[in-house]
Formats: sequence, structure tokens, C-alpha cells
Amino acid sequence: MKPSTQGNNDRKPAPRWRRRKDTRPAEILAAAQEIFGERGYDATRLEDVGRRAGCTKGTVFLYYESKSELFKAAVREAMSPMVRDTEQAVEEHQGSARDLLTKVLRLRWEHMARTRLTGLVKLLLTETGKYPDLARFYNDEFFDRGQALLRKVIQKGADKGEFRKVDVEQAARVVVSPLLFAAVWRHTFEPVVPAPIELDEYFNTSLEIMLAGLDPAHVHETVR
Amino acid sequence: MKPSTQGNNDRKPAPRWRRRKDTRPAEILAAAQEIFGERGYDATRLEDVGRRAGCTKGTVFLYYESKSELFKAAVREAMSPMVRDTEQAVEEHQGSARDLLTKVLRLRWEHMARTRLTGLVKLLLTETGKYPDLARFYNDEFFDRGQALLRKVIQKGADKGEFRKVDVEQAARVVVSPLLFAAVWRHTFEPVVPAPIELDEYFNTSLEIMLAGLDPAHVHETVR
DNA sequence: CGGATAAATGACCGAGGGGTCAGTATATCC
DNA sequence: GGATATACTGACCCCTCGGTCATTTATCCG
Repeated sequence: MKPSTQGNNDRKPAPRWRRRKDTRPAEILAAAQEIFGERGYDATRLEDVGRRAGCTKGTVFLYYESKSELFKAAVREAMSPMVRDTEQAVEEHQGSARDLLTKVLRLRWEHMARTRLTGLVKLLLTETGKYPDLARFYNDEFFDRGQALLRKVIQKGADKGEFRKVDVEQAARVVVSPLLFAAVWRHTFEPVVPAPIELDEYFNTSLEIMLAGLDPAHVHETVR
Repeated sequence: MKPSTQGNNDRKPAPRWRRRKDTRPAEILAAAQEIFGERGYDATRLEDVGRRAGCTKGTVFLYYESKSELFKAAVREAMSPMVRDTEQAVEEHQGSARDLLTKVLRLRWEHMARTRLTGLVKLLLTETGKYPDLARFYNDEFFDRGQALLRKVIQKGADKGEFRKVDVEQAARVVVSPLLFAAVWRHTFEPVVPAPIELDEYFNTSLEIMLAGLDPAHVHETVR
């Protein structure tokens, strides 16, 4: 006798799959976030996403219209908490602009370093080049909001005399670039390079430089 | 009589193509640099490269082994001058470390902002993720050399007391990140966003912040 | 001029993968 | 324990694109 199932009950040969209309979307989304993050947009096969989510490609299409819609959903779900947390932090903050800037950058850093986000941030920065609608989506829904926040913080610091007078818009970009660089680095070069970045050292150094760079104590004329 | 050609000479019906064994490689390389830069690695069709170079896909393969070899050649040709110039600048420099750092960063900036390089730098940072050999190639042949140079400059400044004591390796990364961010930005988001970055403003602001950030005049303790 | 050489072509191959859908297995209801 | 509804499957379609190669055609040379 072929022991088709465990135990004495040979009536339920353990169904090959189950219906879970309500949990599927989340399962698929989680798998998509992982795999998109690991391999990038193009290299992600929907069949693999399905497999990791415990279903088939067909099921993926049952819940998401297309690859690019799935991607957007994955990004949205992963990034929203970060944006929300950061906006809240700015709103509630009492105290120096220095501390606030530190807090905001650190919050972003934590999110990016410790969640599935790393991979997705890198992705957005990079592979969206050939998909203008994805680029626009990311820019409008996330990047711009983040930058607006940073501009606000820097402007506030400048007004209170805690920061130098700088071009606020450009400074906001300068200040995030180390974070973005880290995201790109980790997912592009770290895997092929012997020595990994010491992440916390890197972040702390970048914060040091940024804070010192914005400090008004400076009276050097810097560039000609 | 069928007027096969212009004028009186009906013997040379304008050849459909010409032999140019010696100029083809360069033509193809130039086309490849442009198109890779515009569209990224995957989205680049060798047929399009051929067309822009004035030949067919078949001819491309006559001079380059494969797509990835063509890509490496394109990158090598585009990046070498920058690396060479920068290394030379460091070698020959007399004067303050501040000036040297400024010079090196500005040199890189000029190269990246004004040549076909922008597109390729962005590419390397991004799409190489799924092609480990390309990532390794770029890291070994270019990125590492550039970073070594920056470390040297920063170390020198620290030794002479012109810069603060910082984690040199991390600082070298922080200092380039605005440049890399700009490369990514221009090729990913600028096309889909109304207002472009004011490039020179951006660079100057970033230089300001970096130089001030490394200045030893600072006695704040910055981060806890 | 005409034959030899080889540069260039373009039709072709095959793998890969997004997207579809007829059929099948599971859940539910009576 | 059917009968019905539908979540899920997996084989299939078809297009794209890197890479190949027999054939075509420009050029060289005697």
C-alpha cells in the first residue's frame, strides 16, 4: 500500500493547494518586495514571485493586473511607513533643528538599512530609468515628499541661525545622497566586493560631515 | 532606360554600404555609449546600436564578442580619461589638501556632467546589480581607484591638520555620493520631472558642505 | 577587366518570460 | 452527499532579442 498520507486517515490526501482569497495579496506582495529587491525589476520573474508566495504565476495575475502594477503596489506598501513616520517626527518635534535633522536622517536610515526597503530604494533609483511612469510614480509619491520635509527642516534651522545660509533645495539633496548611495552600494557592489561597508560607521560619518557642513560657526569662504 | 542613378554616370549606383574595417569599432563604440547611457543595459538593443553606428547587428558582432564585452569596452573608453586626469592631478598637486580635494571633485564633476559619462556612470551604479561580472569590472577598474585617491587626499589633509580626524574610508564615500546621486538623478528623474536640477548650484553647495564638514575649526561634538 | 578576398548583411534560431484561459480542485451550501 | 461557485493551476501563445552563418557585395590587385 502506498502511504499516500500520514496516519490512518486516507481520505484527505492533503490538498495540493488551498483557497485563500484574502491572504493571497499580502503573501504575493511580500514575495514581490523580496525578489524585486534582490534582483531588480527586469530580472524578477513573476513565476518566481509566485513560487515564493506559494502559488503560481497565474495566481499572481489574478490579484495584480500586471508586473508594473505589482511593482508599484510593492513599493507603496514598503515606503509608506517611512514617509509617514518621518512626517510625523517633523510635525511633533520640539527642539533644535540640528536634532531634528539628525532624527529625520536617522529614521530614514533605519528604515532603509533594516527593512526590505533597501532593495526597493535602490531599484527605484536605478531601473526606473526606462519606465517613465514608474519614475514619475516614485518621484511624486515619495521622493518629493521626503525632499520637501528636508527643505523645511533645513530652512527652519537657517531661520533660527542654527545652520548656515545655504541653497536649501540643493542642500536637501546633498544631505540625502549618502543614504541613497548606501542603498545602491549594498545591492550592486557589496555582493561582489570582499569587504562590506561598515554600515553604522558610514552613517555616523556622513551625519557628522553634514552637520558640521551646515554649521554656521564656519566663516571660511569655501569655494571661489 | 531606367535612371538608376543621378547624372550621367550609371556605373556606380552608390554602394549600399562601404568597407571600413578600421573606423567601425570606434563608430560602434560611440553609438553604444550613447544608447547604453540613454536606455540602460537591458533596454539597449544591439540592433539599435548598429543602426546608429550606420551598420547592422551582424556587424556589431564582427567587432565585439558579445553585448557585455561591448558594454565593458564602452565604459572603459569613456572612463579612462577621467581616472587618468584625476590621478595626475593628485600626483602633481602642490598646496593645500582643501584645494586638492576641490580640484579632484571638480574634475570628476566636469567629466560626469559634460560627457557621455553621465549616462554610463548611472548605469554602472544601477543595472549592474544582476550582472556580477560587470559590477566587479567597474568596481575593480574604476570605482576603487577613485576611492583610493580620495582616501589619500583626505588622509593627507588630516595629517596636515587641514581636515578633522574622520573615518577616512567612510568620508571618501560620503564625499562622492553627491556626484553619484546627480548622475542617477539626471538620468532617472529629470526627464519626468518639471524642474531640472540647477547643476552648478548643486555642485557648489555640495562642495561647500563637504569642505565645511571636514574643517577642523569645528569643535562641536556632533553625534552622540 | 575579372577573379579573389573578406567586410557586411539579414534571415534565421532558440531561450526566456509576460500574459491568457480552459480546465481542475477546493470550498460551500443545501 | 451531491451540486454549485470559484480560487487556482499549468500548458500555451507569442513576441523580443542575443547571437549565428550562408550569402551578397564592395574593394583590392594582377
